[in-house]
Amino acid sequence: MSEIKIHLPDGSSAIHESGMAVRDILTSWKKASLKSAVAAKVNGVKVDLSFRVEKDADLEPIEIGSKEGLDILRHSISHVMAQAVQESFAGVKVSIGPSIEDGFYYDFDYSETFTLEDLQKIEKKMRDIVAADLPFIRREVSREEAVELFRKKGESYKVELLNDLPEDVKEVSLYIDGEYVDLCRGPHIPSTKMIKAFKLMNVAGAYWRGDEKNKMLQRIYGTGFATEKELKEYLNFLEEAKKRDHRKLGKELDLFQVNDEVGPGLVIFHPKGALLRMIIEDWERKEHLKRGYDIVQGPQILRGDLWKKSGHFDHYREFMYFTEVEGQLYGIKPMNCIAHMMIYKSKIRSYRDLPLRYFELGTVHRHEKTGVLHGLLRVRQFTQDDAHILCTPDQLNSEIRAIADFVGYAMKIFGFDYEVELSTRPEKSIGSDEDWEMATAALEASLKDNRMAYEVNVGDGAFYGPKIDFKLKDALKRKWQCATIQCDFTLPERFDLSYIGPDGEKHRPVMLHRVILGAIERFMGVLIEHHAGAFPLWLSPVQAVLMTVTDNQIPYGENVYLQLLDAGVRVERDFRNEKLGYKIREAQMQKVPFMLVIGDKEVESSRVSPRQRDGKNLGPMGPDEFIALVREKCIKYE
RNA sequence: GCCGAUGUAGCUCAGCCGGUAGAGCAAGCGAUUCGUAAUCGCUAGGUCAGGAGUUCGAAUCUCCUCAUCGGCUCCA
Repeated sequence: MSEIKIHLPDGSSAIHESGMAVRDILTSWKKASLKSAVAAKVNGVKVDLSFRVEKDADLEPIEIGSKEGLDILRHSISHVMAQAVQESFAGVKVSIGPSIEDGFYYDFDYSETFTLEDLQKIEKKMRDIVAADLPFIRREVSREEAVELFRKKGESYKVELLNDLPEDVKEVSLYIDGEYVDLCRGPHIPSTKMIKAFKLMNVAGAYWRGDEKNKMLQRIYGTGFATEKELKEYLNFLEEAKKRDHRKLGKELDLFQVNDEVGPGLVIFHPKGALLRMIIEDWERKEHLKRGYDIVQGPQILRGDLWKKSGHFDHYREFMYFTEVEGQLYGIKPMNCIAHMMIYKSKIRSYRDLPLRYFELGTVHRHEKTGVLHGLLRVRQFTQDDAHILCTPDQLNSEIRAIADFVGYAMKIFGFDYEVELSTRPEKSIGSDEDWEMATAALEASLKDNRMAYEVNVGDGAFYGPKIDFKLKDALKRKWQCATIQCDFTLPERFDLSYIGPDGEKHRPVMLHRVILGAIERFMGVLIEHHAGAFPLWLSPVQAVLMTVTDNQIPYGENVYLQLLDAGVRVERDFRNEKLGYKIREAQMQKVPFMLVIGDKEVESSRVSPRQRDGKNLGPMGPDEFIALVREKCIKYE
């Protein structure tokens, strides 16, 4: 028997017999390491603890507390769930069951629908399996053998998966725990006993292989953690997130409504919501003018022919609303670009005019499928902070960089973290290969120049060009695309845009589509959740509520009210005949940043006593002093 | 669009196996004038999402439509 040399993560090495199991090597290294290890990496490849090491190797345990460890744990729990489902319900076919960001799921094909009571039953069964301490045993078999096995079991989805494997795959691995066999790459935890904390969350429909042409399966979502404590923390997080839901807060803070009678996906902004929106839009206009944009405004409906010319009629029609006026077809705009093109075309342009940056808070309509609508985050009418930049190919890079800077600045002001993605050519698209390559390269180059970390999203571009997407997260950690930069060589071509170059010849400009906050509605939704409705002072629709202790202070209160209004403070009065505590509670629940208390003392000294939303009392001060305080904070975007 | 769940007063919700609706908060009125998260009392409020059916009788059972929620697919 030959000897092998194992390098361990602490820098030490050990000599063992070839063929020794990872479990035993780890035990002889550090006994304790086996308690928390769910699997291991041998030369960087994830393996089970039962894996036998044949040659010299680097060995590293995968801890249950690590991200990779948690993934493996959850994946194993999904197997246990599938096992429990099969043992509890006859005729269930399994398909796939991976771990995901916050847990795991498994998709089943079953004639009956799973109910919430069924989930409890499944959970109970799972606990039995966990208690039985069943080892996960890996078996490698030939592809044919696996096909035969699953065919016999009637597991047609597994057979389909096997048949679709690349031809050079000759062997596949199975994992067996108790009676249950699953096709799986692994690795898995050594035994079901290692599962300490899990919970099944909900059932939902999901298409087989994510394709809407395929059969819809039933997906059971669950989550699992290394410890009960972490599971509890996660469940608490979900509770907290629910409280932050912008749809709930939108109602509580009286910001907006989405009403059946009006139509799905159509938002009505109430006074406070409209005010918040106005504050954001004012900020936008100011920042765009600062950066050399021109503010423009296009019409809401444009002739059908124009949409045919732009390619929207062929590629975007299913999302568009149309109307007929005097026998002419008109399309309600789903995007703002067309009018901006017409502005460019309104006269001859010189290279000296470029870049031209047209900005519009443009309201668009898109016929989104009913099932995707979601509060403010996915609607059918929305307003984009949209701009189209027409420039020479040489200017492309610096323009993209300037936009990326702008996005970074905006995210800092509003306090968001974000992720960046580069999306490439989709199947359904227009334009030449060269243009797509050039556009994609330009976007990528500017990301690299700016040293921005990004992921590539293959085939996720717009139909007219590739794009850079900036994604924000909502309270439930769902990612929402807000800012985006899209490079477009096609529309300038279709609309025959040109400029006269230094050589006196006509040239074709390049167009960038871009938004900074994206859709104002969506951005507001994410903003509400981000702040849990407690907006910073500069964004708060109501910055202060004046409240009298008794009716005696009303005349003075009216005076202060006018003074604050005149100074531009967004202030409300609560002069009702209620106790102070009641008024404070109400303002507190409305998350108003300042409550200005007026009692006899304040009247006598011509002052107000501000109480902050966090409960801190600032002590009496003159109204002008309070005005100065508000102004100072707003300038600093606090 | 697809799968599943849900839809009762302005809001949050109760209403078991069918016998024509109830609570708290909010609202209106009255009392109280009370200094940092809820003063007390009274009053009013609903074609039980909409439509059709079963039944002597439907919020409750069946079907259809609409909307919402959780996902899938798609997207700002």
